Amino acid sequence: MPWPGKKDNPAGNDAKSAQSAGAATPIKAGPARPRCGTCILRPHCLPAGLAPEALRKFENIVQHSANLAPGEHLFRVGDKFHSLYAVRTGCLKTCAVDPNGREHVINFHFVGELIGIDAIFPEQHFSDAIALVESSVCHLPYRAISQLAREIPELQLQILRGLSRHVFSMTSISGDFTAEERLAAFLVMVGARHRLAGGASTELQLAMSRQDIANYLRLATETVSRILARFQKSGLLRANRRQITLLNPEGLYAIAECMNPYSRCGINRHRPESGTTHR
Amino acid sequence: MPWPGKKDNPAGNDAKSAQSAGAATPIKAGPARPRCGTCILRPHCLPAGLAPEALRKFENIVQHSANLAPGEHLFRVGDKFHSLYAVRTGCLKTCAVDPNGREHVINFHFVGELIGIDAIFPEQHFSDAIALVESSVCHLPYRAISQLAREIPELQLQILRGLSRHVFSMTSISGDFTAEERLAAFLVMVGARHRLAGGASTELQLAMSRQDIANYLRLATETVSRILARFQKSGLLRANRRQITLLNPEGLYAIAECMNPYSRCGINRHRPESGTTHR
DNA sequence: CGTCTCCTTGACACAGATCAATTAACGTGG
DNA sequence: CCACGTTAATTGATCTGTGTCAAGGAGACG
Repeated sequence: MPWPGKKDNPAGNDAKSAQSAGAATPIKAGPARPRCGTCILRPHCLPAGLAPEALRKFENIVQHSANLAPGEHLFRVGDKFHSLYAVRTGCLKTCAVDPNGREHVINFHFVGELIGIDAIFPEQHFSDAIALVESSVCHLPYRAISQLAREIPELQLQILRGLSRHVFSMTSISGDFTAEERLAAFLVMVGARHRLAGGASTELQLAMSRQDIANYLRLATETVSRILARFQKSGLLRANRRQITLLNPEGLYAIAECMNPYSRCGINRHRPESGTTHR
Repeated sequence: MPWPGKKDNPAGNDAKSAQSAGAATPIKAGPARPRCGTCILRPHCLPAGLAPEALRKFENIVQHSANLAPGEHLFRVGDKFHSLYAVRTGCLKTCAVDPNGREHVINFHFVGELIGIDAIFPEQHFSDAIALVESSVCHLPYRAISQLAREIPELQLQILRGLSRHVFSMTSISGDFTAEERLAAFLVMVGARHRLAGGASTELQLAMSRQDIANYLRLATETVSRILARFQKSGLLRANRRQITLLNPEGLYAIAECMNPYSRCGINRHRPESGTTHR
């Protein structure tokens, strides 16, 4: 675990990491270089589309992290920024507790997504990044990556695209939508991520608790539960704790459609019949 | 009480001069090259900190826009993306109408801020950018700028910082806060922007309507009005339509503090650092 | 087989939305 | 300069979507 940002728990309050210590074995640390070239995520990650030579240079910079146990921190509020991270396996949340004691989940980070973008500017992390399940990330040392981006135009464009996509996706959930709409959109999004990572898009194994979902969607956990129950009653899905089966993805999508930026200019992929009106 | 950037329009009734000036009149158009070197915004804009030679190259790429009259579009949903914009004078909003007919104000863009970041990834605009008052922007042709960023390391870092700051600032308003907190934070933010652009930070001339503020803060316009009245009653400010006088900025700040990322790690006052209390 | 933690469900409360009416500014044209 | 229409802003009365409080279930795990 050569890279900082996750200096070992000084306070030792990552109790969980100790508990599942068996799982926290560093993944082929040391000399083994990451092989982005053979990573199934590459098409969705920064090195997408890099030429062989460029890819090699990129691989020389990237570092694999040790595995993160559920509940373990990747970085904490106050940590100095020096690296971006790309999720390789698992899922993390970034969150912060405000002075009034409320926890806000700023984002979930799925496989292939970047973590730490908001820390470039202040050069310091203002959120905690916490693994929700056993996870691993790639370290992208900021100095080196931005330096390399100057040599490799395609990499630079990829980075800018990545940051832009991050902004793009944030605009949806930050809008004014009902609880149903936000939760439906959340499930649709998780389904899409599952598919993207090669899984089934109708059988979702959520990585996060109801509490986390609620804090992300600006809801109470009870509301998340209730709306899931409502969705279940109307045959949209079947929910058993964190196991969600989407029975009627199109129906969910119809509810969430108003949050899809693409639906704003006729690019709409899905074309669900305009049957059910909610609200 | 000058609106930032209005310095050369003193006696001024902004709206009227805008109208009479004619929306299509290019500002010092034609051969006159933008002079970032003498722009008072430079410290807060992309070319901040560029060496003279780099600055010259940058100026050769940037294009000034024609002035935008209030209500005029800079771009529209569906437009192809080819340029970022930096606000030179005035204020714009980006917004979109969802399929249910609700308008969402995605962001306000004040002097010195970038517009269009979220369009890099999809290479297309998914929001409308509309001037709220007489405004002008600098065009930053994306191809040319990203190309130049490869030559000028400092520019590249500035761009990344700019995108990061954008993300950073979005995280606050997207959180779960009360209407009072969001409105207070909004006013504090506007005050800071005024100060940044050289104006008084307690005499605010809002560029946006109550409706726009409401759509931005996920509130009803009536709620915005009511909370302003409440603030006024408690002596925090004096509000007359779009003219806001902050009588007790510290009081407002106290309400908004929970939304300030910096208050999360003792950078700001308050915050008795009780070690790492993590749930 | 208790103890936990997470999740669900019900009853009730409230922040903020909605509906409705009034007032204040502004621009237009006479 | 004054009526006039139009739009923005305020204020009041009511309604409702979600939050809050409280009380179970139901797995997980030692």
